[in-house]
Amino acid sequence: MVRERAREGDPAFSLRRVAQRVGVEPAYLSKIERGEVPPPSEAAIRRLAEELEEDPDLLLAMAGKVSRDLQGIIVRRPQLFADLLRQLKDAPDHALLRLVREVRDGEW
Amino acid sequence: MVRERAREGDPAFSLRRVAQRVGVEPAYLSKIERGEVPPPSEAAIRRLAEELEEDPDLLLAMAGKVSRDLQGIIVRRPQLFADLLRQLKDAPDHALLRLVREVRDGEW
DNA sequence: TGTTGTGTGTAGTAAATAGTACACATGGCG
DNA sequence: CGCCATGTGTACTATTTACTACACACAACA
Repeated sequence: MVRERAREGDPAFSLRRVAQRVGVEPAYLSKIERGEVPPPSEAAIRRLAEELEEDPDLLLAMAGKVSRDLQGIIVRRPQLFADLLRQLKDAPDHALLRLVREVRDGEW
Repeated sequence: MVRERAREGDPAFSLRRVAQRVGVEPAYLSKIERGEVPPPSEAAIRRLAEELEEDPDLLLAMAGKVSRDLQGIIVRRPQLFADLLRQLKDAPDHALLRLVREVRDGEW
């Protein structure tokens, strides 16, 4: 999927070695990378992300999925978060980034 | 599930009639209401919500699900929205409400 | 009293999900 | 040349999801 092209050439990151460390069949990982099969489970994606030192949320998003814990946050207060997300849907990145910072720093 | 107890007694909202309008088997709807089966598909929940004039996001949340469109919003910019949501996870309702209003009114 | 409507129990199933198992072709290297 | 590791094609499968189909028991009411 994103078996770091940066790490291309490093035999420790060959498809087979990664597949084994992640705990899936090499043939399956091959198909995942080429999008020949539907994306794997959240658990498998997480193990892959850890192995490749990639952001799990990013890999999950590439698979069209949203982390279970984020879903849990929304599910607890669906209307509030639904409103918020739909309102921010088309906000530019820099505005979102600023909002995240402001919320973190409690300036609001 | 929530076949409005308000509408209890109205024969147009009997389990069978609702089930037919929603397009599922009565027996299935019965089990859904009693939580005897895992929650139905997002599509079925939406049809049910419309029929009962309930908020789809709320019914979906009761089923432990998050609307596909909200997932799409997150998937497009996973890191930003993941950060934002995790930061707001434990914020009190009134703070979230205020934030939603401020974003809506462009005061930020 | 029989028929009509109500909710529910049991059994079964088509399709999707999440993979495994094994064989195969290719390229480098000692 | 023989071997080894690479990635990939084909075939199969267990489990879960999302239901349907039908039968049953009960209550009211005409």
